[in-house]
Amino acid sequence: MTRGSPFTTSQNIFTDRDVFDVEGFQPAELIEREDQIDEYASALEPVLNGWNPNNIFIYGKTGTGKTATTQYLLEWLRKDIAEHTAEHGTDIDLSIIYLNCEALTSSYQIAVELLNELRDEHNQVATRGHAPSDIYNWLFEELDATGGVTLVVLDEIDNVGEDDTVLYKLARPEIEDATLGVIGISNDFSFRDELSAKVRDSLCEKEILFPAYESDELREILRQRAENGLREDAYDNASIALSAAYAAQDKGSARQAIDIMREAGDIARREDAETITEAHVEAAKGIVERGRVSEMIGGLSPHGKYALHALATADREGETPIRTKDLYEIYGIVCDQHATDPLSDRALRDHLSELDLIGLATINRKNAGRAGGKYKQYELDVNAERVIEAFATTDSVDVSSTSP
DNA sequence: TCTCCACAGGAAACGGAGGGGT
DNA sequence: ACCCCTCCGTTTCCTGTGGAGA
Repeated sequence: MTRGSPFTTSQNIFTDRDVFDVEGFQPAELIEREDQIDEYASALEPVLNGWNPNNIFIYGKTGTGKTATTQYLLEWLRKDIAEHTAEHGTDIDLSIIYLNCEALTSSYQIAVELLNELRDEHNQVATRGHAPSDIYNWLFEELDATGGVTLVVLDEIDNVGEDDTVLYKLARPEIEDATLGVIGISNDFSFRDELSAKVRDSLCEKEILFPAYESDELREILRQRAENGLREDAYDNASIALSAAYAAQDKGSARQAIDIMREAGDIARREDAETITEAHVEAAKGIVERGRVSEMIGGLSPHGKYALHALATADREGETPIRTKDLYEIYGIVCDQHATDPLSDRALRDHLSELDLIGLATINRKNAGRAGGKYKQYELDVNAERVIEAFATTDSVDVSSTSP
């Protein structure tokens, strides 16, 4: 069937596939987020005069445009300040530090990372071993030395957890020769309520909500991408509408919608089709979903994986919803299969809460009354076959016996 | 109305890993 | 060499609790 090169080079679908790269591609114009942009911009405006900016807190689920909007506005801010300086001779010294806190789970880690961002690479600080007060003192020294206006963007800040000391410190910086603005970005709406009152008052001066996209908004976003990245006759309204509908139905995430569209384009390209059809979108949805599941599984600790495996097994046997006690037994068997000692039931409870938190499982609270007591029931939130499939295809779970 | 169960989940502490400064 | 720090997943211990049935 194949002759010559195995690569398909025909370009009957994409004109620019990079347009569908969610991470790397920033569209020239952000659409469907006008209100948020207005609000955001007015909160940042003082910076243009060299004044102290408002501290801003951004909320919204993944794929609602929080990060894209932030990058878009900061880009404009840089540009405007450069123009201002050229026109009026005013010299506003703006530094922007962008920090993704995804892998940073404590105040201490964030402070160290921030400090290292400010320092040059020959003067970095170790991630452990220092007294926290030292770190904060050095951090403020660096900020003072930098001078001007510094904007600190803390993306996925909800990872800090219980101890929000960094936020408290940043909200009341002990600096004299500089001003500091903090922009916090959070996926978690309840994060604000978990903050200590002191931090909440000073840090959440301006709060902007990014709601999930509606189906028609996703359609516009996809249309914009399609116009820039697809051949004119390679797509129609139906395939765009279906991609948007799937994404809206699930999480209302633009990322997901774009992923589905790109994947559908890839399938069509491989099939040498002229246009992206609804069948392509359908198939793409499955692939994107599968990718999401294995991505989530990849982020779990070994025992988190065993817990999920146990729940998927129970689901396949039709035993869900299943209460913790019964799940603990299955979990014991799974651990046995993996030649690992099971953890305590208390530890399993923590792992199961984690599964609920990231959306792989759902918890139902039950109370059977006088003799029955209170308990929880767990259900799998994703397709059990998808999970078991993912366990089989990823090497993230070591199915073979472990070496000593 | 009160009781009583089976578990939920908080608190503390551990231990072995990472790493300081003097 | 010594004593200091944080980190993470864990165990142990224990108190809290919602509502059906007595």
